[in-house]
Parts: sequence; C-alpha cells; structure tokens
Amino acid sequence: MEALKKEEIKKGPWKAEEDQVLINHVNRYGPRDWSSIRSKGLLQRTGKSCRLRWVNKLRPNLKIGCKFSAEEERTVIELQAEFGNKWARIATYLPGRTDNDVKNFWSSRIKRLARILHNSSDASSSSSNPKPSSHRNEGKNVKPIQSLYASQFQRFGLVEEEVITASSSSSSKILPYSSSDQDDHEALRVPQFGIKLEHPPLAFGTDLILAETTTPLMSEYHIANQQAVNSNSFSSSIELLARLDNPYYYDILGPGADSSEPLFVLPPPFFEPSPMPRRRSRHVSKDEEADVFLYDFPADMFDQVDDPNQSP
DNA sequence: AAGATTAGCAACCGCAAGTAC
DNA sequence: AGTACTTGCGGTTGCTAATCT
Repeated sequence: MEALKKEEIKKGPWKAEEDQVLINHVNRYGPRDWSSIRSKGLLQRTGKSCRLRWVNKLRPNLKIGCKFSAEEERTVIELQAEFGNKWARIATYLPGRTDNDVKNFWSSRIKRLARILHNSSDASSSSSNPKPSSHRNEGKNVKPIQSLYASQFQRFGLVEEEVITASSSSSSKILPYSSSDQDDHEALRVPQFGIKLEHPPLAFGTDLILAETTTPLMSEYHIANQQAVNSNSFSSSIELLARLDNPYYYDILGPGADSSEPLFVLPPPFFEPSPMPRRRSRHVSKDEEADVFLYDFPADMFDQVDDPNQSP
C-alpha cells in the first residue's frame, strides 16, 4: 500500500506538459489547494512539489536566468546580516526573486568564501594537505561550511593557535592577535579579527585587512612584497587595494570606528512582510545569532576576487 | 582533449505552524 | 481540545554546464 503510494508519486524534473497543467490549475483556482491537483488526478506530484514548482519557476514576474545584480547582492548581504537565514523574508525585498534563489545565491557565496579561506589556510599550514575534491566533498570530508567558520575562526576572531598566511613565506606573516602584541608598534593590528600584519598594506580601506587575508589579494600583496617594488603584480595590487576602499564595506574596526553613516538604504520590501509572522521561527537561536560569520565581510569582496584586473 | 573541479540551479525532505473538521 | 491535513520555510542533495588543469 505504502509502496504503491510512493510509486504513484512522480519526482524529478518537471516536463512542459506538467507545467501547463499546473498553470491551468492556478489560473482556474488560484495558487492554493495544491494537494487537490494530485487528488483530482491531474498530476502525479505531491502538493508540496506543485507549490514549489509554481513559486520557484512558474509564478509570473520571476527573474529567471538572470544573475543577481550588485544591488541585489548588497541587499541580500545586508538583510542576511539583519534577519539571518530568513530567505523568504529577504526575498520579499527582491522583486522577481524567490527564497530559493536567495538561498542558492547565498550558498554559492559561502562556498566560494570557504574555499578561499580554506585554500589560504592550507597554504600556510601545509602544502601537502589534500585539496578537497569538490564542494560536495568539501562539506563531507572537511567540515560543514558553518562549523568550519565557527570552529576555525570563532566568528571572525581567529583562534589563538590559528595562523593564516597567504603563502608559506615567513617574511610576511599574519598572526593571531594576542595581548603580547600590544606593544608591538611595528604590527598593524585588527583586534576584531585577531590579525596583525607585519607590513601594512600600501592602501588601507576599511575592510582591507580582511579582504587581504581572505582573498588572492592577500597572496598578491605578499608575493608583491617579497618581490621587487617595481613588479607589475605589485602595482596592480596597489590599484586593487585602493579600490577596496568602498563605501559599502563594513567597518571591520568595529563600532568605535567612525561608521555612523548607513552603508546603504534598503529598498522597501516588494511584498510587504507581515508585521507579525504567521508562525514563530523554529530557528530562534540562529535568528538571534544570524550567520554572522559573514556579517562583516564586504558586500562586494568577491568582485575583487572574480575580476582582479577590472579597472576602477 | 580529457578529467577534475566549481558554480549555479532545481527539487526533495523534514519540520513547524496554520487551518479545517 | 484533539487530530489530520495543508502550507510555508530552511536545509540539503543531485544534476549539469562551465571552467580549470
């Protein structure tokens, strides 16, 4: 009986004919009674599956096949910092975007960042460390993304033992901040992140240190530093670093640093979120804590990573 | 050119809250 | 009030195209 029921339920990619049936149903009855689609024998899909298909793909005015704009990215990042992983809520601020879109976008971003950080720490700890075979395996064999951040970076403050460098070079190390550094005037310290640079960058934007320590910019800086001052990569580094001084960046130096101006003004929600949620979130603790491991990352730091040769 | 890796997307699952009876 | 059903959300997985080595 149960097996028979399961057999009747179709899964996997939707066909155009199924979409059409679903669209017809919605046109006739509205976006509800999803389960009746199956009970009427129109489709062998569950109500949940039908609803999901409608919401994510068939609903009118969706931005399908359209990458997130820079503005949308910033909105997501800002709202994620504010709301946590409330994708449905965040999506209400982004016309044409679904919660799934936002979730996938965020997930991709996290994976990229994790890989960058992971590679950076690999480079410093041991060159013999095996490289994760893929982003799937990364999650399985290494650590889940969030726990990786939680455990290794302690919500942005590098744990005391952690030493992250962009290369194995000993001439330019980034060391965990400790109280013993307090009198080291040679060191450039970033207390919130527990990072110090022995050689300050030539350009110093608000999030520069973080960007440097987590992106190829960092290695570029260090490589450049090791090489001659007149090398091409060094001069391009200077340009890149200068471009990091961007008004959208969070001020990693903390609330004490001059950051009274809002980073940007959030657009109004496309769908006005109900003031009182229909149901209480079951992730209250996460809500409070959000996914703060990205909270302070610059909104467009990946822009620098993606296209380091882009001119300002 | 071929295999490995990465990115992006689609869809499923489990859970929780709302709703109808 | 209790229960079954429906709806919505967030996490996760699987697939594929693009990119890299």
